[in-house]
Amino acid sequence: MYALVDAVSYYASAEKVFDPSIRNKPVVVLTNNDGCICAVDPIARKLGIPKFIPYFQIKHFLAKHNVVIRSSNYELYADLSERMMNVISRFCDNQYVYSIDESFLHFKNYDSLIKDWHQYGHEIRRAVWKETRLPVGVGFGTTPTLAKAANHAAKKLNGYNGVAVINDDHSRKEILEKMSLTDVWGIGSKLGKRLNILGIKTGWELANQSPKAMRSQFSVLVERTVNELNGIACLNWDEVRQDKKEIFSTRSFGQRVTEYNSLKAAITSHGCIVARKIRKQRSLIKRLLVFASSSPHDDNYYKKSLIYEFPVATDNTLKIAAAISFVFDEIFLNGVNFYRCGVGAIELENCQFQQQDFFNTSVNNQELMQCYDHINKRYGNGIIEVAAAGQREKWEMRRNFLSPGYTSKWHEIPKIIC
DNA sequence: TCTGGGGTCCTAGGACCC
DNA sequence: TCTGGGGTCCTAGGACCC
Repeated sequence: MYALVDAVSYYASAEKVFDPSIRNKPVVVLTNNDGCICAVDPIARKLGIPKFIPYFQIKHFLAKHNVVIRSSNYELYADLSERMMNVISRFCDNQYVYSIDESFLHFKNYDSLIKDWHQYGHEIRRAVWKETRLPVGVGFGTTPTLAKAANHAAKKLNGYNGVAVINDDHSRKEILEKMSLTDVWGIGSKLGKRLNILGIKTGWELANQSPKAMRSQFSVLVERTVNELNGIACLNWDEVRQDKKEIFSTRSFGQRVTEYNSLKAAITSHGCIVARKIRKQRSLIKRLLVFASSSPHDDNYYKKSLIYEFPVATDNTLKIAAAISFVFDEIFLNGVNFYRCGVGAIELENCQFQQQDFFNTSVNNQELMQCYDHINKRYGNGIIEVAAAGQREKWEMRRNFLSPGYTSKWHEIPKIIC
């Protein structure tokens, strides 16, 4: 049996944890740079506010309905996420944290221990609420995709009240019949439309298609989804856990950047983030993509990307910063109002099977990087950084509606006044 | 006045080679 | 009667997810 546990509109709920005064109000959270709406709590959802609409387009509507607006406070969400995941981990010895607010649980040989999955789901919900004040939904299913479907039912369908279980054909049919295609994990808007044309409208109808036919008409991914909907697990645990094949760090600027040094510092700081993620996964970078662009909404859209190939794959921040410096002049162009930039590791190697270079005599500075990571882990990411990444400057993202760092800044810790 | 997220993986199509 | 390959690498863009 699998379970998927995730929070109800996580970012919005996280904003309510330390601010009970907004708990009964509609709340939305914006993406970086206050660009789009990325979380809509259930009260705001009733007003018909959609996700991923540009903020400026719906600003007046939000004001009219007294909707509480927050900028993304990632420090807070990451911290609350860790607490939430810790509570959930007590309920299963095999947990896979899939995203900031979702974790899969895989129960092997629990049948004799757990008689009532519904009740167990409610125990998880109660524990998370009691200890973190975050509302979660719990879905159980015999495959990860069915657990996702049950989770959808738990949170969105009437009568489930936060917990749903798919453990036989009856419960499977009951839930899948009520799910539209795009509610199924792995089916997005495009595939949904193409399947609709074939007369397939619900999750249940998709489950009844021939997996082979789906593979030939669409892809191996759709075949896998059909199998998963029929209780045949294809996303086995080791697959879900696989290493990432590419790792990116990109961001749009709070204000346009035109200066050579500012853009270089911004790109370098993305390089540092990628390097850190790479070391965490224990991979090495063979090829690095470096890019910067103006906004696609601009008249003269400018975009330039370059690939740097390392002679010997590396995870060393200093080498990555040097590589960025090496290609940067090709990317920068005077007169461009840069809007976005980023760095991506697009070809990785496993650090256990590294291809060595017979003529390579340079030192890899592994101890230096370990020390660097330890200091950043202990005192906060970015507390030490390569000089080329500069100081956080005016291109820092716009966050006009930021809540306090309740759990991450000493002077913003909540005070209880009696 | 101006404003439009971020991350990962996959695939189609082109260029090039033998 | 008519017909002309196949592999690899690269890139841009598509698709999906949260």
